[in-house]
Amino acid sequence: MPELPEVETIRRQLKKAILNKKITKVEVLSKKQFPQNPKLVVGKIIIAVERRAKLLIIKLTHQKNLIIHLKLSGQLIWQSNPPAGGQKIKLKRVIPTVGEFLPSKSTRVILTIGRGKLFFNEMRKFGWIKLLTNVQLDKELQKYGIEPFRKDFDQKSFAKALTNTRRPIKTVLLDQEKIAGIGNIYANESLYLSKIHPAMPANTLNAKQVNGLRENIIKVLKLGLKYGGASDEYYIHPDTTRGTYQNHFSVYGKSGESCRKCRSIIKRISLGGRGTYFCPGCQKAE
DNA sequence: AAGATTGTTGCTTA
DNA sequence: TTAAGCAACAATCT
Repeated sequence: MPELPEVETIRRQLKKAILNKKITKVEVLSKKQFPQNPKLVVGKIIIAVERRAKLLIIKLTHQKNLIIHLKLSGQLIWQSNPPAGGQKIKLKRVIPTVGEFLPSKSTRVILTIGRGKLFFNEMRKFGWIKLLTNVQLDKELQKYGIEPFRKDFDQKSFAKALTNTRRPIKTVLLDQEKIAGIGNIYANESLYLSKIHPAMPANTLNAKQVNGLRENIIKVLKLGLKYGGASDEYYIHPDTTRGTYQNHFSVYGKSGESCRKCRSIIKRISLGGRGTYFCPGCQKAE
């Protein structure tokens, strides 16, 4: 699933492809994924490509912003030289859930930008693209918590985010209003590195654990970025290549395998209704 | 074939 | 009053 490193990787690639280009056509194949009037975007020029939390923000002229949430299975695929006319685009390689041609059965929106086309695919129809004014965008972004790569993600602010809640630390890490951009993969991996049991109530972590976890969150997110994100399931880059962080997981999706540090068997439990992976040997509940 | 899975929202419960 | 728990969403896999 696209989390901070995955969305950031897409942002960097996409920026190179579409910055300063004009949107000339918007094709909405699934209204739920693009509820607003697509005509409001046509003719606008892309002046910035930004990210906040797991949101991709495409800033346009006339104070308009396209906000994209990829949710569980969203993909953004860029084709710089699509064939003229309406025929399907044949891809160089077969991509899982996409197949060999674009648009595919999971394509929900197609943006024509300059000479290229940007395909928004989302198999499950949870993801969306919204059009917001600058004022609406500011308001929307306010509800998100600390951005892990910013300087203000320090020990003090992180400790504050963890007080006053007895929820499991793993659940709090996934709470976008507390910390922005962490999903299931990076929550599990950062807790493993920190030797903290995922079910520990957040307000029972001591200062050393809080700071260790903070440092390891930054560490795993940077590692994810280094490998171009985790193409564990549906995530791919705009150029259709895959990230490789999935080859470096310590616990995520590894129940039944042995821990690389202590040889204990990785366990899977459910917290907040979500799959949670940890090493019972390394991650003790105190 | 019913149930689990997944991130987020919005409703219900405590 | 507010935190916490959970159904719902869509599609796929088991």
